[in-house]
Amino acid sequence: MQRVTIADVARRAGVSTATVSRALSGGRKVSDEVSERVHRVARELGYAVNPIARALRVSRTDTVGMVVPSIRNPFFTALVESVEHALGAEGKELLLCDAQSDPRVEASRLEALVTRNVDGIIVSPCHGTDSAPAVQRTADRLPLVQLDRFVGGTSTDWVGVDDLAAMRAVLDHVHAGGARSAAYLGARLTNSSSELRHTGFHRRAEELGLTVDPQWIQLGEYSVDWGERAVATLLEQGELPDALVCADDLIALGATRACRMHGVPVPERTQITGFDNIEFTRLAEPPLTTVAQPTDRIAAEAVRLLGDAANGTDTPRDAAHVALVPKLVVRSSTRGN
Amino acid sequence: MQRVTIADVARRAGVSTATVSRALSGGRKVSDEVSERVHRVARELGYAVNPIARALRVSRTDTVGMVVPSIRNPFFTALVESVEHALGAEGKELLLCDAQSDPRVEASRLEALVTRNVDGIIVSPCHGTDSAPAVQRTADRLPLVQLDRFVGGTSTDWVGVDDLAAMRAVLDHVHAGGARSAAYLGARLTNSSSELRHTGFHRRAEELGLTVDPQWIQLGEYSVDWGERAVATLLEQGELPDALVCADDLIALGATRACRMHGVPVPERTQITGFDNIEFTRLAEPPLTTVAQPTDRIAAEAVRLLGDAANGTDTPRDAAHVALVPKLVVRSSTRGN
DNA sequence: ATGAAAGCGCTAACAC
DNA sequence: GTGTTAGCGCTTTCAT
Repeated sequence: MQRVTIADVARRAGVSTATVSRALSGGRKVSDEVSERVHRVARELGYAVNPIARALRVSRTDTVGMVVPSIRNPFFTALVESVEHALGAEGKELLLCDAQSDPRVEASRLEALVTRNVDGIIVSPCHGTDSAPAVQRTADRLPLVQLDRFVGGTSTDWVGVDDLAAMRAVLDHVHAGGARSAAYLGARLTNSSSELRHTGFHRRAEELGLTVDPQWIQLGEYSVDWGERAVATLLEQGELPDALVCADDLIALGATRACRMHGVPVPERTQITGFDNIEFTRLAEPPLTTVAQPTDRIAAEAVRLLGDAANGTDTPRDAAHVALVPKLVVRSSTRGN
Repeated sequence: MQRVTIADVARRAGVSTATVSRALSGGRKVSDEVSERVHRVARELGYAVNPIARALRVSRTDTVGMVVPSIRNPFFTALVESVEHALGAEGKELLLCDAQSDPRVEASRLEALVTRNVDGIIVSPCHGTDSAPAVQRTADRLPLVQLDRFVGGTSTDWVGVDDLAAMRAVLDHVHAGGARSAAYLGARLTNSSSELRHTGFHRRAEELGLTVDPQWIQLGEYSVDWGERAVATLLEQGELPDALVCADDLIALGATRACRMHGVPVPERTQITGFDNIEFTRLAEPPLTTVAQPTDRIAAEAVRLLGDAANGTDTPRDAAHVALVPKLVVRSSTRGN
């Protein structure tokens, strides 16, 4: 398949290739008449710019790379979808990579993206410390924004939600629903959101005077299985607290299931909350109260930051930390309000 | 950031750029001694090939484009993940596009991928007829394989599961579980899998002598909401049949929920089956019997076909249709076996 | 086995 | 306002 090049158009329109280039993409330095002729000829010939050649020339690919810990996690899927849409609105493409929750895979994917001359990278690092070197090294070479989570010791843009505020809202809600004691079912503190949610839980629980038995702090991983096991452990230890505050929806889904299997009525005996508002929280029995992350806004901000960094002066401006305010979605797994 | 080019390596190694290129990637026409020196220098300088420049030269990008109807649907997410992994194993990258279930968006994304010189395209067309022109036009210009669904009137490679065999397995199973009548909750017949599953249902139901009231055939869309509404409609019409065979898991999840809300015991009063084996079928109450699609195999086959088409002689070989055998996953929403 | 040189398609100086 | 030309970084003849 022979592709139509700019030279073909130039020949047919009786102008130089430079004029064609200017007429089709460049600044306004072409007479209306010529411009119109060029456009017409281009259309007739079915000309389309060759992005590879353009990229080689201007070193810009109109492509953004994204690396997520696991595309399997519905929250990241939602994030990917939002980013894809935000990018599409700007005529940019998305190069998607799955880190398989492994910092080494993540590092190699980041390297591949740099090599490919993407214009910027959006990454949700899988580990708070192990991911740091690769993220920093990448950020030194390209515009990069971290999404949702961020690694320690780096200074890149970040956009996500205010985890502390979210936990405050969650605890206030279950407290209003009558809870006087609470457990926290979370993930090991290997990344920023895990830490912040954990911190936020303790801080607000103390302020509200909730009872928090150290045994009720269960840190594992973001999975349904872990949620189930955590509840089983709690039950073996004795009475359940009035609320099970979970660090994400997967854990909450698991906890809900465990309660149902052990005959613990939710929310009568204990309230359960999740985090992320993934689609299937609606379908749980009972439907889950959770924290909605504004993925579209997060994605839009990230894309905007990437653009700023690319167009900005080369003077490295301060890193932006954009914390959006999450919204509590109240369903029937809690009694508040 | 100055990138190291092949010229830098050549200079430092005291050879020509051609030799560097040959030593690093080309055929074996370099003496061991020189080759070794080049490799060493390249490593020292941190040289990495510029894929843009190479692509311009060889018109191959080592990038595959993928277009899915909706990345929100967990089944397609699983497919994307599988494709991403299969590609990663070959050092290829994935350019992901979401068609937003709109054939026009789909067409524009396909066009964008062609323009970007991807080496091949993997597409699960959103519509059986409306998607056809764009898919065909794309396939005329690039290696293309359709996944899961295929559009009518085209002759491109396709890989998916044997929908008829799947439906046979499903019906045999609920029949073994005592069902003597069955409903089909599906999607409007706008794409191939919808049609085939529908056909497969009717064909086997007849062979088994199952009662199928025309009112029990409910065609809507692949969503939880539709599953709920379909069951509501069935209930308004009268007694439920012994089995509710659903065209995908989302519908089945909705149906299960509706049954729970209306106090219909599953599987005692009616059995329910899904299709795809998305992760959340495990979490339903009761956990759903469904058909597992071998997404990893599907993806591997697709990537292989793409490679064949790219390397193959230019003689257009016959289109390959690879139908993999799906597996029935029995859980507690049915009584068979 | 190695080097010189052409050129993939495009854009940005630089002339006029 | 428009044309000429150099060159982005690489691979690949064609010589040697």
